[in-house]
Amino acid sequence: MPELPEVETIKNELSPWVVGQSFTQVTIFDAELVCGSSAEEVRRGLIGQKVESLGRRGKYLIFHLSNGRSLIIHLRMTGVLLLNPKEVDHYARAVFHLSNGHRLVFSDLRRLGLIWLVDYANTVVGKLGPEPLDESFTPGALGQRLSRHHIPAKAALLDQCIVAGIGNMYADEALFAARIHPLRKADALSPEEVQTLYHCIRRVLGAGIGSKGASVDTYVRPEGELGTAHSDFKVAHKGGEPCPVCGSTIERVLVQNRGTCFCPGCQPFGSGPLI
DNA sequence: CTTGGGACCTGGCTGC
DNA sequence: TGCAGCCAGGTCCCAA
Repeated sequence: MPELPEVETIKNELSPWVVGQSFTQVTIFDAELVCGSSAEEVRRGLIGQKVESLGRRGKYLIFHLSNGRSLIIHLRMTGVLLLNPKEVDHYARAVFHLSNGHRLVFSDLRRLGLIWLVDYANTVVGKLGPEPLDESFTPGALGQRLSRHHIPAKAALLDQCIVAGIGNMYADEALFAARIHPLRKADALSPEEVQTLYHCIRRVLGAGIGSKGASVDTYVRPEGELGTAHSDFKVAHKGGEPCPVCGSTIERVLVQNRGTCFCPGCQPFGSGPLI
């Protein structure tokens, strides 16, 4: 599941191949892939355009084009971007041919991924909350946003308007690292807990990027290699296993209909932060 | 307005 | 062995 560290890795590894190149041919197999315009409009709008730079906002990958417009890709659950794959299988939703002869294939087993071609990137990503790894993101900013929501802390971390880029895996890892029970209300966290959570969010996401993302499901990097971030996970996807810190059995509950793993020993509902 | 729950999508897994 | 039914989760949409 591509979250911030996975999309950041894709951006970093794709950039050397894509930046400075133009689209020479675009094939969209699945019209449902395109959001806000027709597949033909996207195809015509891309051909001949040069990629000035690659960016990321939350879980969105942004191709900044030479005419000022933006191609935006969201991989959702199972989308992958593959560089020169050996074969274009039936999960391929679109193929982008580049002026250096390479081709980029958008493949998506569950067909939930989306692309946009827009004049202004903000029409798609404008509603997102702050980037958790930006210098401008502070504990105070996080606290102010959390204090406005009477919802479980886990649900708050998944809300892209509160903080951008955190998904199910890294939300569980950040809450575990901060020793905060996922059902604690966001507006009930103490300033100390918010401060701890802030640092844990940044540490967990930073480590994820350092390990090139987590290949727990279909995620692979553009050249086909796996990420290894999942080998550092303490609780995510580990319901029923012993906690690596205290040995308690990791519990799995549903929060906002999302599978949520936490350690009842390290994250008791009534606990405060220990750091 | 805020919050919570369901829909969307499809391969893999479980259980009968 | 076969197959129905459930599960995974990012985001949008609707109802309370």
